[in-house]
Amino acid sequence: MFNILKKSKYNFSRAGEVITNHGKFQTPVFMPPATKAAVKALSPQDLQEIGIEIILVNALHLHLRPTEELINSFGGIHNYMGWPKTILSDSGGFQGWSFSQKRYSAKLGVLSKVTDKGIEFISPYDGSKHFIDAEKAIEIQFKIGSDIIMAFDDCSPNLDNKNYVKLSLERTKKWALKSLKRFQELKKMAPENNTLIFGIVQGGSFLDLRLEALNFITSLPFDGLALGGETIGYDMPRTLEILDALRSSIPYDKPLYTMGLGASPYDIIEVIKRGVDMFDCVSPARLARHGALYNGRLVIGDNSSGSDISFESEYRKGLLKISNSCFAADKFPIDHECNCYTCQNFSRAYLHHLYLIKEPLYFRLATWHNLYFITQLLHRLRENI
RNA sequence: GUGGCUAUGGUGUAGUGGCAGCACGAGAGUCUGUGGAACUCUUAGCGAGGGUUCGAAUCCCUCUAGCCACC
Repeated sequence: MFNILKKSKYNFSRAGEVITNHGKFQTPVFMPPATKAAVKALSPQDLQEIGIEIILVNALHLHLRPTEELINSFGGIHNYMGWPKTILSDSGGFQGWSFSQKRYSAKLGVLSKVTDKGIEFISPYDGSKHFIDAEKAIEIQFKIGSDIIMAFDDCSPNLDNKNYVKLSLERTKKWALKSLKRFQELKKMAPENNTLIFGIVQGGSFLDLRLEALNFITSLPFDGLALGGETIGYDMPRTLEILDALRSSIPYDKPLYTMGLGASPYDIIEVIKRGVDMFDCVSPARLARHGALYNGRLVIGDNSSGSDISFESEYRKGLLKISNSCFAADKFPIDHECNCYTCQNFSRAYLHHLYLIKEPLYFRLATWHNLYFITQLLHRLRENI
């Protein structure tokens, strides 16, 4: 299921492939979120032309609407949404945190509440109440026919409150055991099924808690390992410290996934150097929709250190803001070196115009570019491992 | 030609003698296991000239421009 094909002499990066129920994908890989069974603005055909090999859906969102039963009645999520390649599903643990930041109404309060037993959710669609525990989260993911299932976890916020993070970690550990148990029961009933399950390491920004979490999760027979929590990706310096601190204890033979990381080429390069194989992030697509388009290039040094791969751009954070008035008559493509459909056919001026009039075509062309840009970046990085 | 009405940021407007506000627009920014959302910051105005007054977008006069009616 996970084959390492090539490894760097200079750092922890490696190129590999993961084999799933729906073919294989090359690592390191960026997985665009299709949370509600759609990558916003793009069709499955678009995604395949871009070179996407794996996407991510969300168990909680799909449970609320259209429900796992409905998806199951279509023969599973692949048939339902017309995507033939690999699908990884998130368990809904993240929404235990993210929904707690959103209020439904003054009377019903916030959309989620975490307890030791599981997570209580209020549907943002109709205010109805739902409860999800580890068993339920795994059942939903199995029912929709996910290729890679994520354990149910309690996503820790990026806070200094160590007591809380410790408590939260205990939940994640307990839920990891329950997730795995339910997964094994369900898999026993479908012997030819090659569905994989990944465990999630929490521990917030605390290195000792992270190490404890890692040791616990790696003691269990998960197929892959994920680092989760608000800190990962959001606080990049701390994310890198965590990866460095865990490095010697991370098993080499399992894919490593940093959840929610991938907003910037700079971030991606740094975590790949530290051995990360998989990541997902809403940012490339959301930034595109909000007018921020990737521009820049990899700079690959030719000395022997191997660590001098970097990214450079004339724009801050490698993001060109297409709304900026300086692009109103700009005849160039978003990025001169990009071979994507958008850059091959459309000018910055036209995209600027489409953005200002909120034309749906803008969302497609912009999202296409950003996902292609990240995917190409990974191709280049893989070649240079 | 005569009479009347009107004139406030780019646009639309509030302000009847006492700190010129609001909305949209424009300019820029935030966004990380989805928020096509939301928010933050910035910008920019009393048609022109004169008078009254401690003080004028506001009252008076002239001019200019627009609209309406009449000849």
